[in-house]
Amino acid sequence: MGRPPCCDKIGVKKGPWTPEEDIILVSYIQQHGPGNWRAVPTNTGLLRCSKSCRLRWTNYLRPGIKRGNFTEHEERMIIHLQALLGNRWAAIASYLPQRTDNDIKNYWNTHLKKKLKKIQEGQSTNPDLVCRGQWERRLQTDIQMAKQALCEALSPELKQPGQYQASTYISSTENIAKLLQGWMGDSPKSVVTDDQHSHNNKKPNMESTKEEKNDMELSEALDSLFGFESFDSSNSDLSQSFSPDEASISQDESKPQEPLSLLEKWLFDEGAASQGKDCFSDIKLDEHVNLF
DNA sequence: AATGTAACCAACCGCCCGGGG
DNA sequence: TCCCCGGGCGGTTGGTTACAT
Repeated sequence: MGRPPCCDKIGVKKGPWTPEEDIILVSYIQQHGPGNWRAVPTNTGLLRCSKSCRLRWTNYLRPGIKRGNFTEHEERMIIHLQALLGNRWAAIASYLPQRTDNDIKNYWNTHLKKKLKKIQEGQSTNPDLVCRGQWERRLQTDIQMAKQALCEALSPELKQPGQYQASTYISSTENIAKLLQGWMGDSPKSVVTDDQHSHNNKKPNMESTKEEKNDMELSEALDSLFGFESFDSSNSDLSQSFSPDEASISQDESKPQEPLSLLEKWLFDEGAASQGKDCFSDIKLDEHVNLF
């Protein structure tokens, strides 16, 4: 009623994002912060649907995103969380703040699902055990979800939705530097087409040394271009010292996450209590026990 | 070298939910 | 109270690359 539509679908561009579009989007969000996606195409002149802008930001441009190989620790967390939460990728991603739900989903579908399938085939000789384990986990999840819902209902907002803190995303020019690779170069060879950009976006691990080499220069270039505060790429690497609390700090403000309360506490406590050490270093799940 | 297939991943699609008019 | 829209989410697709034959 009275509201303009998100996008009229006419003249809306689709397909891979170009570096130019990325820069426009990033610079806009740098000024206004994420949110109000409907206004983004209008205010920036981007021929993109608001959804597309949001996705591009959350899945690729958002700072603090780690791309490339998943560590064994991350794999275990995903497997554990998937067993507990099911395919609620956004919820799972909230426990892996450096990874996007899309990334986790892709990784699950392309890697972990196959692994688990193999494991389950190996266990098909004892279906009762598998069934029982799944049923128990489901029950546990349901109980915990109820607890969490109650907790959320009883506690006021832990976060300030309207508060935008530039430092939360300004702290990372790394991702943006990558997208700029080649685009800002002065040699003809470095001028990228859309296709090349698409290629650059993919396989970030390939030619990593070259990329790493360029990242610093590009980060500096971005600093001067957008006035980003100085960024130490090591800041984005939280995986070495990840803790649930950090997750809530570094989590994108545009992506509401479940409070890291009961469920998370339980997740970590459960492991710690049963193992007496890092719960994810030796996950106790019936069908996953021989996974690694 | 050419062709076929598998793997990967960015982006799109469609549904759902909550909020505003 | 109903309707519409924006935003969020999960599922799926399509393009590209890597690898095998």
